[in-house]
Amino acid sequence: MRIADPSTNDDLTARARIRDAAIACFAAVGFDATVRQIAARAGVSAGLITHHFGSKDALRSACDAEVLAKILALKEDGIRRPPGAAIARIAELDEFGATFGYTLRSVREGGEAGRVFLEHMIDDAKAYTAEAVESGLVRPSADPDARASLLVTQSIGGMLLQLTLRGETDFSDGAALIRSLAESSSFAILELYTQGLLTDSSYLDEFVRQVPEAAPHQPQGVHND
Amino acid sequence: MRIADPSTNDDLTARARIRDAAIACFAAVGFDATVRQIAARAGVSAGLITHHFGSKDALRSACDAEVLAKILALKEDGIRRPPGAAIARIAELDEFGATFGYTLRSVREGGEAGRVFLEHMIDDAKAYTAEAVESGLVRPSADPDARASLLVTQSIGGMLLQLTLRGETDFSDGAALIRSLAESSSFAILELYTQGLLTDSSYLDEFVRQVPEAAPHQPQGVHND
DNA sequence: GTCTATATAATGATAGAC
DNA sequence: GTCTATCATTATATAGAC
Repeated sequence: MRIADPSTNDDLTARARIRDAAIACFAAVGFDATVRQIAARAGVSAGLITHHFGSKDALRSACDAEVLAKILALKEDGIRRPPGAAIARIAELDEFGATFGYTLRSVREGGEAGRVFLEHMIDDAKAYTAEAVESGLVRPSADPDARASLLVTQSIGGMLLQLTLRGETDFSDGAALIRSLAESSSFAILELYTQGLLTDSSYLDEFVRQVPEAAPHQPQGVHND
Repeated sequence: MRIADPSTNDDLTARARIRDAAIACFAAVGFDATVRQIAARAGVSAGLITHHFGSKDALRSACDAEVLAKILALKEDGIRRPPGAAIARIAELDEFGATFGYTLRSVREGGEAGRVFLEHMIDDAKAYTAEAVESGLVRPSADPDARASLLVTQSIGGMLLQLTLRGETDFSDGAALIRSLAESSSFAILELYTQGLLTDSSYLDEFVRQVPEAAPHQPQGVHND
């Protein structure tokens, strides 16, 4: 049995076809997609999957590795955009197909793979927001790391729950999902991020007074109106 | 087979014990908890569960109904607090035990039950934010309904993903989950909601100019600095 | 490498005794 | 009402033919 090596590009092999079919299946119907479903989609027999991967779990791991490799490749292409753009970029590229949907499922499932994907997104967000603060687009934070973590988890988590609200169950076309969500939620998001929610800083001030250890430095960046 | 009637309070019956054990099990290990696991927790045999509920799906529905009934009871007790307090209230009450964890799981799973729970939370948020705008605590929005939906999905979704980040898999003690999350994220949330994220409204202005139909009214409530 | 056929394990549901 | 024992189904994993 070969080891999963996501850097090889000799695709079109049956092994790669099975792996890609699995990613598509998992994104479309969830991780309880059966080996037979995946086999049907790949145009092979169920037995061949076990032959190549050993077990369904190992197949899943190979999918995780492949998806993570695509994410890392995207990171390294050096393009820089405002916060959130990493996600948008993944979805924009229709060639990514089910990759983004697969990450959504992983993150929603809540296991180890999802945690890894989230941490990569948060790392990206830290870099993006730091740049955006530098360039004056984004307000400084007293705890930039915590804010980046919050922005990513709220954005992705909110995305998932908006999909639930509209009864969306098929995540295989990530680009379509993003476009649909962007159409209906962009205004509220921009409004919230532009004007904030609370009218004054009394809640924040009181919180800092009551739980001073939760505010990493004195929150100098905070001055509202 | 009796119909699930969450209004009856003749608990302590085996049926009610099974149902409560199921809610706890589902919250603790997820909805793929087996009938035998639930039976063990309830201190009965697996066969008795089928005898009382007919099927695992029907048991699940009874749990949904029970949890929803508790949420509705909470709504009707008339207490009014700032946005987000409904959730905090559920978790504060330790007697609610696994109820909040069960709703978290339902919402994360993404099915019909989760959608219903979310919609109730959003309805609450609409009322709360409207009052808070009235009293001057919260800024007005050009699309209050969309904002309420966004706030709830981002808050709950963000909560779920923060739990994933810290490897939390047991949702049976909802109060503990909330307390833990509140300790580590409150500052960033308050900061974001107080000061916003973007320094000026150019993104929002441009968005409204480019996609005017996405902004329900002219966004008068938006004036930042 | 690939397939078909089969073994095995887990789970939900059933039947009948008490 | 409750239990034990059993059935039926489904899914993964194996074995061996081609």
